[in-house]
Amino acid sequence: MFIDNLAYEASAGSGKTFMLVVRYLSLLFRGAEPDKILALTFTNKAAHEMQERVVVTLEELEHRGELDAIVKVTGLSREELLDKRKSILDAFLNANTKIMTIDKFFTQILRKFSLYASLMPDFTTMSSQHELKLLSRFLKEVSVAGKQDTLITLSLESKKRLESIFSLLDAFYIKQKELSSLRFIKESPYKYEAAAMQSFLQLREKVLACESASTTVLNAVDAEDFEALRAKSWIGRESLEYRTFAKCFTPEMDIYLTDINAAIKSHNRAKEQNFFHALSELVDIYVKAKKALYTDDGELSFSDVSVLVYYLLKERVDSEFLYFRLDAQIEHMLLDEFQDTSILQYAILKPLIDEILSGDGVFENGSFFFVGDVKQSIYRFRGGVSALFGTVKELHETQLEALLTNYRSQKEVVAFVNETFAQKIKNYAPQKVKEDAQGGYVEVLSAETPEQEALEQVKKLIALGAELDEIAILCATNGDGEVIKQLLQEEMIEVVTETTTKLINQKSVKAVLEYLKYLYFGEDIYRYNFFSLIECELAPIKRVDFNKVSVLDVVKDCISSYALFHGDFHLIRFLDLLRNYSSIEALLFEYERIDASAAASDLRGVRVLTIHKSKGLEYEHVIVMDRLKKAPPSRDAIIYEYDGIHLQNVYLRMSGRESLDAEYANAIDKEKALEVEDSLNALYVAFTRAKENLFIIMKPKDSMFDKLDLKLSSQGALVCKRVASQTQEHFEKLEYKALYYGMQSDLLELASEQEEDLGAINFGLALHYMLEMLGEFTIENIPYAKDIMLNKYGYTLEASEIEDIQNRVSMLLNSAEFMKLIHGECYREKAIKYKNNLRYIDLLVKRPLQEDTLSLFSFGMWNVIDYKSSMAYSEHHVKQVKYYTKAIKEITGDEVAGYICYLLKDQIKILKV
DNA sequence: TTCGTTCACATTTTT
DNA sequence: TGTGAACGAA
Repeated sequence: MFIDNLAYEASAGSGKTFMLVVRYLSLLFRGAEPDKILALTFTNKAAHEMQERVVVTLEELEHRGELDAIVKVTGLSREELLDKRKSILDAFLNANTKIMTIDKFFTQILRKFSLYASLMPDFTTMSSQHELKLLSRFLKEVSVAGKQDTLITLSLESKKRLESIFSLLDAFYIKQKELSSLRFIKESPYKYEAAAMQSFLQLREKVLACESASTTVLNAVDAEDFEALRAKSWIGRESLEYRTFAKCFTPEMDIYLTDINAAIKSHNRAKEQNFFHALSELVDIYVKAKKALYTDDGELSFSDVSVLVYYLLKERVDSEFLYFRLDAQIEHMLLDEFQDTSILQYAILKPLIDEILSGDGVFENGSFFFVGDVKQSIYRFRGGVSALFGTVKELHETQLEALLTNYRSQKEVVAFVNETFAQKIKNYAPQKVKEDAQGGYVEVLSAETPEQEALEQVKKLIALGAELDEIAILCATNGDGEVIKQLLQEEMIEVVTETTTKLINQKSVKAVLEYLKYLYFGEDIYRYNFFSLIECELAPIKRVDFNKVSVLDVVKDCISSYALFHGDFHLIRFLDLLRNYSSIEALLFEYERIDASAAASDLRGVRVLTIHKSKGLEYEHVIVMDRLKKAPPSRDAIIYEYDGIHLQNVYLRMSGRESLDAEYANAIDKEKALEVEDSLNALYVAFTRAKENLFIIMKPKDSMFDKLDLKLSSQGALVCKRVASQTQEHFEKLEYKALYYGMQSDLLELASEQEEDLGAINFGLALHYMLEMLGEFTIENIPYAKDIMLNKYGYTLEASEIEDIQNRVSMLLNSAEFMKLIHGECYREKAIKYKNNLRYIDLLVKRPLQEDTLSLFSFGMWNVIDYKSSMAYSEHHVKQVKYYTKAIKEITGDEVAGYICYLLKDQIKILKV
């Protein structure tokens, strides 16, 4: 049965996306128009995934599990659904669908109404703004408003640097609406200072009068001024009758103490109120500066967009009008990851939800649906308020259902997670295991150096045949990720991290940027960089006039003239991004701020990422690594005290204040409890990423797992499923490409990083080139190949080196062993694309079938041959050739042998790997 | 032995 | 800004 107003409490792996897709398709099958369904997610990735799932599910409907679920929800029969499928798919593909991120949705609204907010509709959004520009603008506005004093006092009073004031301003700016109900009263703190000092001096006199006073107690009452008094550790005690004061204590002293405490408490309060008062005043100026800046540049941050949309809806246009102006009226709303929604975001959506659910007028058939899991709310620091989940459910009288079966993980993983969190997370409902999930492995290890242990586990998994892409190392910080990445790379294990997945770090994108830099700046270095990145011979580049051609056209031209595009999705994304840049200057000076990421699926290697980034992802094998460094203390200057979703009060953090001020102490306790909840949730997220195998690596001391009371143990059996179906697919990916130069340059450059000198690199390049140009492997071809080689490399080589190269080549051709190996069809400098890595093989020989053998098994045979001019780094060479042979083997399914052919000065040495 | 004070030390998560 | 070790005194 279809429920109009429904929410799912969806634990990790419980099929949240499945249910979203079922809901979405059910709406379509029930006759809803695709452009009237708004589906909001938090990440672009999730939005894309959902869009894809909708299409794929429709295409393969008869084989999908979703089908039965849709039958149940809609009450339509399978046959009816399958009949309608085609027309629904067509309608979906042709519609202006609204599956997108919540930020994108707000941006769209703002664009439509930009003129109401004095903005041009072509504004751009950036995750980070020009901090410096904003700062100088802000300072200018401060002085225009004559509020320098306020700023200075704020800075001095709080002993804070301007930049941290800036982040407080931003926080207040985003919470403007919530803060509007609070009043901050200015009050001079000096009278409290005086009162405290007066009582203190009387107290001190008493102590000084005491003959048996210890040095400790004398030190305890030694304070020059109010600040020194405040720093005393006995402040906040209920009584002075304790060790330090014991010898001189009189009940009278406690009266002074009470007075001092009260005065300091009031002083703190006054200081806090003044601070917030000043901050509020400055926020107005901050907003002004921001406005000025984005009216000039048309550049907004994500929070600007939300704030503007909020006020737009509140003050400028009513929601009915908004409905008219959106492309189509929204009748259905689906919200993903609802526990991460911020108050501001909900405040914007609320009128829409009310409208949909009101049931009158045009929205008779409207529906509301959201999914989320408060156990996975880890974005409080970004404004997410998980209490929204329950409150919104109550407020809109939404029916709540729990999804309790875990479809992601194996039995052992689910059991471990249940066991671990049952007593730790409030109202934890144990997950059920899916029927066919009887395996799985969980191991809790302890290690002084978690990163070393993580490395060991990765090696173990690889040895057991785990796919590299299916191993994920989750860590607490990006810094920790960097450490483990280095370690893995030293062991020649490929790694994919956030930085490697950044779009502007992709080789092809980098190359294009160098190309543009050359065109713009004209510095030769950029031209060299460009050709080295695309692995081509240096050539002139024709300059262009950016006043006459668009950046986009220049880039397109570059891609086509240098044939940069071979199924490279990075470049497509890059082209897409380029549309946001109006001029070449805007691009070249700001491209570093592009934080679009490359498609991770195109990259190969062990995934190294933070727990936060892992949210929503899953891997066969997960290693959760303890934080390598000490956890930092919580140090947000402002404490926001919430009651459910209502901001009750704000406090300014001051050390020692909790012993004086009960209200403050209460707020701090709440805050701490929320922090603990956050970190528990983060661990829950981390553990539930694992499908098959989960490893937890703890430090013996100060572990972030301490609060879970884990015991060193292992349960289940460690098995790595081999993914067998891949061979076929890879065969398609075998690509032969005719390239005539520079193929080995990247590998030789690798060697150069290990401090091989430039001469040796050129020597190696020349030798490779000559071998490639040889054509047939006959002595007669030597002079010809030498000439071509000299044309290209002659100027960098000494006469003796030229002779050396020629000598080595003729030795090779005279080597009987080598001639035997190359008997067959030879491919030189062959590019192979394997697991999305482009590699070059010096010589690939297809052996002829032995026709005279009466063998029943006729299989192909290949020889992979790699030339080297020295024995240096031979360990690395072996790995390289092994990789090639493995690739060819997997691609062809034939037997493959790998050889390294060392062309040394005085002999030819052939090594079988 | 135990309690109190001081000093050195280490330092996030991101649409 | 908080925390743990080291030191100091009762």
